[in-house]
Amino acid sequence: MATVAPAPKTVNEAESKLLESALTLFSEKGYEGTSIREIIEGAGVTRPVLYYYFENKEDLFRRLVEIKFTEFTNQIEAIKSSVPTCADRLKAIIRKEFVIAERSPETVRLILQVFFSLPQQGPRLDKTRLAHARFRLLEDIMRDGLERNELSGGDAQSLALVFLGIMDMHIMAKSNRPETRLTPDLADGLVDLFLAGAGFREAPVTALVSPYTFG
Amino acid sequence: MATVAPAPKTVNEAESKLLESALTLFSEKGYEGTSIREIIEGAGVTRPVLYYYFENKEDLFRRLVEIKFTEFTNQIEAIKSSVPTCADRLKAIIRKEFVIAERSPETVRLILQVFFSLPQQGPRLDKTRLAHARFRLLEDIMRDGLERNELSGGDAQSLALVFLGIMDMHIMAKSNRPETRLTPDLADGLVDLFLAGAGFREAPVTALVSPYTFG
DNA sequence: TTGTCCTTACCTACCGTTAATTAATCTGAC
DNA sequence: GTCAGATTAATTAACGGTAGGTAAGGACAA
Repeated sequence: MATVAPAPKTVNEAESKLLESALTLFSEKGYEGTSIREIIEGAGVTRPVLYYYFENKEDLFRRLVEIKFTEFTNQIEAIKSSVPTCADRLKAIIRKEFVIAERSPETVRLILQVFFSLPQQGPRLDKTRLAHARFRLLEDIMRDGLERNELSGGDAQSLALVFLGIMDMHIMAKSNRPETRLTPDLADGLVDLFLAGAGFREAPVTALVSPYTFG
Repeated sequence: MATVAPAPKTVNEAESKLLESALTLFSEKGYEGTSIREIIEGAGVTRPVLYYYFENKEDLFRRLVEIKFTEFTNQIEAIKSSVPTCADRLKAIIRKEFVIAERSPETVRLILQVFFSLPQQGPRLDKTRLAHARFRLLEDIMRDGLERNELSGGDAQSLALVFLGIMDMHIMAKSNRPETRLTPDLADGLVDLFLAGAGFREAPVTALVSPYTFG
């Protein structure tokens, strides 16, 4: 046997397999609905291995959420500094989130699960901190838009909450009905609608077409 | 032959105590996070009593959701026939939902939990059917509004989804931060914003004030 | 006597977690 | 270079606890 270069020996292969398996399961069945036995089975390791790399189930969940959440927000935050106007920023953000939701729905489901979980559901982790981070970003953009007279109609927090509602509702819809397509066109249309409103006008700015058909 | 649900028998005290206790617990800790031991303790009955009135934990959850969901939608559906114009219908609906969310947050949390749960989370129940019923109502109203030239900007489904997003995001916000006040003014403001958009105009139609302060 | 409502006592399966131990790898004194 | 010793990584086998669920039967009204 020719000795090839020493196997990459990806540091902590077991650890990343565990994280991967945990992501799949937690994002489909939730925290309580997933057992440690399923996780280790999916990762192809034995149980004590999990306890070697993680303190316990909660620690595994928390670290997973932390990793995915950071990945997620880093991509979104990069947008603010590279795009100047409010409308374009909103479009860039919602397009980006749609791309992520299409490419790795598990990640998005995991994050939304944390945002929208019941008060006492899941492990103790600072949900507010995470939701806050995302909210603040939108709030800043809205405040900017208001100051530069690109927006009106409410304070920055209200506008941020409305926009998040529109965006998240669509991402949720995809999570429940994977055939839903979150296209860039849809993203732009939603921002246009957010800006122009749905009240009647002769020449509507936008003509959204629903991403899916119910029933 | 469809299995006909038995006529609403006289609900026994033990049965209603169980439903009440289950509502409290399920709406705070979720389905998997709640044990039947906690439920019976909260209801002040013994375990076999639960199994006397309900097939099992799943059955209890399903019947509870069915009851609360029907209560909920009945109140909302009444609005459509009693209010003529689109804008007023939307305002009436969101006001009503806000009132319900203020008065019985547990009910709302339970329902939203079903709508926004993970694909394999919780007991097998037809989430789509429930979500669908609510969605259809909004869709009908939007279609009506489009036909009567009270709305534009997209198809009925898109508008319904956007509106639901705005509304539900606020209800969720209250669920996570009970100090949030879902007032009639906020409700009206959200509809105005939905109709007029957040794009700048000299005299904004609405001037929303956020129902809470983050941090 | 029959059907309703509730009790005591118990079952099995699975949960998260751990002890005890071994295989593999690295370290440094000689 | 060799080899004791520490370190790291994984194993087997079980722990106590709790989960959902049940068998068998008693009290009591119709």
